[in-house]
Amino acid sequence: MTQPTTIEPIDPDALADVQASAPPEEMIRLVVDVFQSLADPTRARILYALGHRSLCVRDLSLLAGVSESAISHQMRFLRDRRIVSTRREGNVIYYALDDHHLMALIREAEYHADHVRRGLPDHSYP
Amino acid sequence: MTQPTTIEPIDPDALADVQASAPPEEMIRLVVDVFQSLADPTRARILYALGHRSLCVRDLSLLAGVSESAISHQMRFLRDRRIVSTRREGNVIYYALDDHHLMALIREAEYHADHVRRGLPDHSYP
DNA sequence: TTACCATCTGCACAGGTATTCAGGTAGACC
DNA sequence: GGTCTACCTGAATACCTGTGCAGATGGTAA
Repeated sequence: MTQPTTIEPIDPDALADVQASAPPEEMIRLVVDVFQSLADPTRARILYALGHRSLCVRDLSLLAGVSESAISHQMRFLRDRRIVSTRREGNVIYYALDDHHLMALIREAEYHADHVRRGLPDHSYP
Repeated sequence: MTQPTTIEPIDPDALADVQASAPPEEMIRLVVDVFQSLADPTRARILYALGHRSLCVRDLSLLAGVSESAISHQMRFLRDRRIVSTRREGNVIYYALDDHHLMALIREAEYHADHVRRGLPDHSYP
């Protein structure tokens, strides 16, 4: 009968090297959370729009092609992460982008996607 | 009985303005896809590691704390998107990061997450 | 060939997530 | 007060996704 053999690394030096320079779990969590905020088509549409000007729930609903309820749920998601801020005007609540650094991230991704689409090698970035 | 009233925008000018400058659906798809690639802890750990040096499936499995099968599934995901490349060495297949621009995106996200964590206002980015 | 090894793949399952529906809340205006 | 309106919330649902298991694949070495 075979022992409960512990799995041995194939390249122990490489593994130790990488483990030593691995980022803390907390940073992984934070980074993944940032990317998850942008990894949904509806949220992407919302953020593109708010990057241009502030809008209310109704108009975001018409723009994104989903129900006002769906927008409201997404806005809570974005509010909780301080990505957007609110301004009340009568009965209407206008949402504004409160984190323009996220737009910079989106621009980077656009840039990246554009190059991948064209099949250019990585080195051709200016 | 009420007509099937079409929903009217609240700020028609704002809506038209944003609609006119909305990105094409194709770009939304591409950008969301890029962010989805990074929106998973296991993939993030893999990419951080490969950003440092190339590794085989076994060692990635030990590093990320998931089965070799799970790593293999993720590597196919990353291969299909040309994010990683492979190099065979005997029976061992080494994966390497084939898209360093993604690491730049991750650095941006780190930077972002770090500032959000500290609660600094958006304008304080250098 | 045979045995062995690292990796891959198809399937099933669990957990997560975006959406809609129905109803609730809060401010504006009569 | 009452009513309207824009927005929010909770529940139910359908979908997606990451994972492990079991077995297949393909290369290596005797």
